[in-house]
Amino acid sequence: MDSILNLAANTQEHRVVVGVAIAVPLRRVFHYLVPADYAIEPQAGMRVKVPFGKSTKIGIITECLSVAQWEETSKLAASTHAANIDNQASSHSAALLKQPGEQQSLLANPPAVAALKTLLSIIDSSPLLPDSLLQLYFWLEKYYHAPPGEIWQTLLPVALQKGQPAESPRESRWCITPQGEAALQQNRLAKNAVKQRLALDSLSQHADGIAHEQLQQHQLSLATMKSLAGKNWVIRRFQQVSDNNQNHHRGSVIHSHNQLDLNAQQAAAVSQINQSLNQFKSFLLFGITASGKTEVYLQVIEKVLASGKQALVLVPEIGLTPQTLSRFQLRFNAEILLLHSAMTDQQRLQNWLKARSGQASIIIGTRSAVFTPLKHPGIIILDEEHDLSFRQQQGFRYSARDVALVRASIENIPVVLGSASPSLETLMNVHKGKIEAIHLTQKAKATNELNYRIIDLKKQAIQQGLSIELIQLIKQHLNQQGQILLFLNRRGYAPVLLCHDCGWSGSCSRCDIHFTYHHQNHFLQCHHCGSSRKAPAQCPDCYSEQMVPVGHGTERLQESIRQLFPQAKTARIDRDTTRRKSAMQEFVTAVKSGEIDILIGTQMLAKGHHFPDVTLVALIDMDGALYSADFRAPEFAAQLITQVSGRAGRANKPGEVIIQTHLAEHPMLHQIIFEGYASFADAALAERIETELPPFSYSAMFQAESPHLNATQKFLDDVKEILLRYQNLNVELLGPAPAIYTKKAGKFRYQLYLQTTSRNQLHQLLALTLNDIEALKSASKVRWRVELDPMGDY
DNA sequence: AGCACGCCGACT
DNA sequence: GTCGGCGTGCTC
Repeated sequence: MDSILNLAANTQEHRVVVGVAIAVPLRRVFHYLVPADYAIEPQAGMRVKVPFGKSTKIGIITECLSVAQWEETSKLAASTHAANIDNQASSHSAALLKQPGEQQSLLANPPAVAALKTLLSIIDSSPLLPDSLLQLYFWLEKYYHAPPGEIWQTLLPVALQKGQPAESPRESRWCITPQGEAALQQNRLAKNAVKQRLALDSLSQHADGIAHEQLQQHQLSLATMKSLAGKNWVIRRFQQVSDNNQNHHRGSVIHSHNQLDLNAQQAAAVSQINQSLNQFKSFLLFGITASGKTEVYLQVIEKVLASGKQALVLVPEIGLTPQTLSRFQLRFNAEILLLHSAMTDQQRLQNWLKARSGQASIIIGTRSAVFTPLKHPGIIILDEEHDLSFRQQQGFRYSARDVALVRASIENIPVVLGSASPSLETLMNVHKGKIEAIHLTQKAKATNELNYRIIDLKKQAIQQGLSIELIQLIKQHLNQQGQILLFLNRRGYAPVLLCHDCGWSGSCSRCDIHFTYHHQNHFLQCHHCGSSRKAPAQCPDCYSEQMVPVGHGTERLQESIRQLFPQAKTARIDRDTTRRKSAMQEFVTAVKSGEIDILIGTQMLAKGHHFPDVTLVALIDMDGALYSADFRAPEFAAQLITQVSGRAGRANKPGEVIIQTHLAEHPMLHQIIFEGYASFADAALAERIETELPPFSYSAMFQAESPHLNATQKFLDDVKEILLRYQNLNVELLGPAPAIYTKKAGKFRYQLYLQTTSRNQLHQLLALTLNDIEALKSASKVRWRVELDPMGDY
């Protein structure tokens, strides 16, 4: 009590102005006064309810100031707006944090104290997030130049954004009362009360009652329960889900089962990582397929758990999480939980809380799980680090890999990136000494060598998209009872449906790209915006009935294979066939049990799944990847080849990898096949140095879209004009230019690319200009964003 | 992003 | 006469 009185009396020192991040796309926080003598001392990281415009919103406190401090900053901001910004943001994601800090946000127009509104309430009695995550938030704000509200929207579970209390919910169960039991025995129910009788019956069979969430599964409705409760025949009992078992494993022995023997390289990797368990250090576990990376993770994690700490494991896709989960569960008896986007808001909140309280020992999740708070952080593991799904492509765009590196440095824990085909960014950091590479070059399990063969389509007769040579090989492997994987990164039947007589071809009016023809239900679909329509039987222009599908997608490939090998059992795995939740798992089981002879699929298939009986893998069409204008195309192609090759020959059967292309002489193909990914990557890095392309230069991209073409151009022209005011900064501007896909879902898309060799100057330029850019009149007429370290395909 | 204010077309 | 279209402007 005393302390509260003291603070209230000493208002000058008392921090009564809070900066609040609110979910609006504005690059600033809003400031509010704390009511006098408010019971809760405001702290950064607490949620607050505030009046905002004519409504009220929930926001998060990012800074707390005294009135004096506030007046000082507003004076400062007014006089030195847009001047004197010190060295912003750190040099590279792997670099150590610079003073992450509580620096106050720069304001263009700070209101006077008298003009500040007063907050309505402080929701949390303590900060939602540990200090390390607050620091991470400040880093994100500076590095990505994103609006604070948007960052919080990705940092916090939706349930918390909506204001739900940050505590485990009370579990409730419906139980029958003695009166209810008696009523049931004495048959005191009305004749027509069928449902009530049913309910009492079920409840009397469940001594512990039925959980509220499970009423439906027991065919019981809430209305029935309520009317029974009115008669006192049933009661809803609440109990707090126990938090007492927090850290139940701490100090106790972690049981681990099924440990595998390590080969010398794996053992060395484990001990190398184990040596840095109590400090920040980044590792690249560069291991060829089947070299046993996962076993290394498991043994390192075991050590982490044994010291009472938690492990955060990030994987690229939800499809891979059940698989990873079961492998972990077989090994540890500690609490392991999942965190991914397919879960309900309540499930996510529960798991988030369990991670924060330390109750869960291992957290496995997709990219957004990189923000999960941990009570006792021990290690971050990010598997398949090259995978593009670690980049968030909606809303606030970040790279979970880069964030993981920064987070590990803040938490002062090790981070392990794993891959058989690491990104050039990561390899550059290895060369710079920021990341320590650990190589696993031996296979952990005995497997036969792979035979690679490039089939040059130029010199081949092609039958339904397949070369005669490949058809022969498929026949051969089928005869030898080998399974076959065919990759084609194009779903649907054919990429174009064309009128043979007049040349009409269907294209999406909203996106300006061809409709893909889907044969099964005879419809045309735009693979950009998803819109679809019935495929015309007659040409809409000339009424000819000669509508021909041109090109091959997975659907057509499956049809061809069925015609060529009618006796073989085929399965197709792509977005169209795996829409159902359990579909993917069913396919995987079918393939593993040997029910499937030939598996046809898109890139979905390249990730993670182990099919031990596969002996032949073929990439049906590498042309697209090799001809692409994107300078990163060879890197992606090399990663794809490496990943796909990993699917073949993992058991005791010889494996073959076939690549079909018209560009058979492409040097990258030969390098990757005959010298391996590492050698390819060295050459590619040398080339990027020479051409000053990323990762040897740093980039940002302004992207704008609008239904009006000239609005997007006007905005980006204005942006360029503002950027050009700082020509002392060494940042090159390219554009504005149309995006690769100029039109999507009825909106025109343009972009302005910034490139520089000085990351610092790039950050300075953005920090100096974004306020003005945001205030542009033309900005309000388009949707726009700025993306750091963009990766092509916009 | 919301949300209100504002100034012009077809409806009871 | 007004319901409502979405352009414009603002949010501590």
